Amino acid sequence: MAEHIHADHCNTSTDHIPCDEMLYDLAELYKVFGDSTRVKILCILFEGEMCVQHISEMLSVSQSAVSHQLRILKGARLVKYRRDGKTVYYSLADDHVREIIGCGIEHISE
Amino acid sequence: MAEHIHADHCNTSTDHIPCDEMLYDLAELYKVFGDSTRVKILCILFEGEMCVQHISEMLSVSQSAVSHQLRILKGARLVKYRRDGKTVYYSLADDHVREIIGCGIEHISE
DNA sequence: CAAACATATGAATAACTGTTCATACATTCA
DNA sequence: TGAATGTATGAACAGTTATTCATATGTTTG
Repeated sequence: MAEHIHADHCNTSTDHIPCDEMLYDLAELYKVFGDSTRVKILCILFEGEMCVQHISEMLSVSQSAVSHQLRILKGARLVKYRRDGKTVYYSLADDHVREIIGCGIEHISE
Repeated sequence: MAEHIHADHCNTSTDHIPCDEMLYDLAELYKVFGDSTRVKILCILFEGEMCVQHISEMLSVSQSAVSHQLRILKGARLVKYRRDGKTVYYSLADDHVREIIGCGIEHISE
């Protein structure tokens, strides 16, 4: 999976068919949401920032696995982090995550 | 990938953390968007209904591959179809697809 | 500095996914 | 009915992915 998703190209309007490269990037973005562990991490971060260890405990997923997934979420610019001593706190990068997840929930909730 | 995504459970509000089963379904939904061939098919259907052969030609992807992907899109209730003689026309199931793709484009277009 | 703790990361592995190929199914038309 | 056309599908294969394990990096404290 691509580590970084850039978008300095093509039209951004949804009124036209997006170009190939944008659609590729789009698929890469959705791939990130296409794993339940990552979606769970994102939803946990809805509540606010959280350190790796806590996320790991809340999900009953190993610290290593969480760390690997956080790296992917970082790569997609969906989360940001700050270090405080030994601890690293992660939080949502912006409100897009909520919107995207909200869109999806609307669909499956019909 | 799950063939059918149901959502007759849990809260549908985005104000609360969705339950595990819903997050699993959500990830399954985003997995569908997480492939550029499928995203391209969906974007082609933005313009209106289209038969398998035409989709195949527009994407330079084999008829078989398109058909396989359409099956997945059908399973996720993202597309619908109607048969007219030998030809099967596919179209978007509803406007959620546009919204979801629009959300994603917003994110990568920053 | 050494020990303890929190996190990150590379390698290995098992499971999953998308395409291809061959072929089946469905429909029309001669 | 048989040939032609459009679509669907099962099996196989190559490529990808998420987790685990071992270990490295970074930080604090004694």
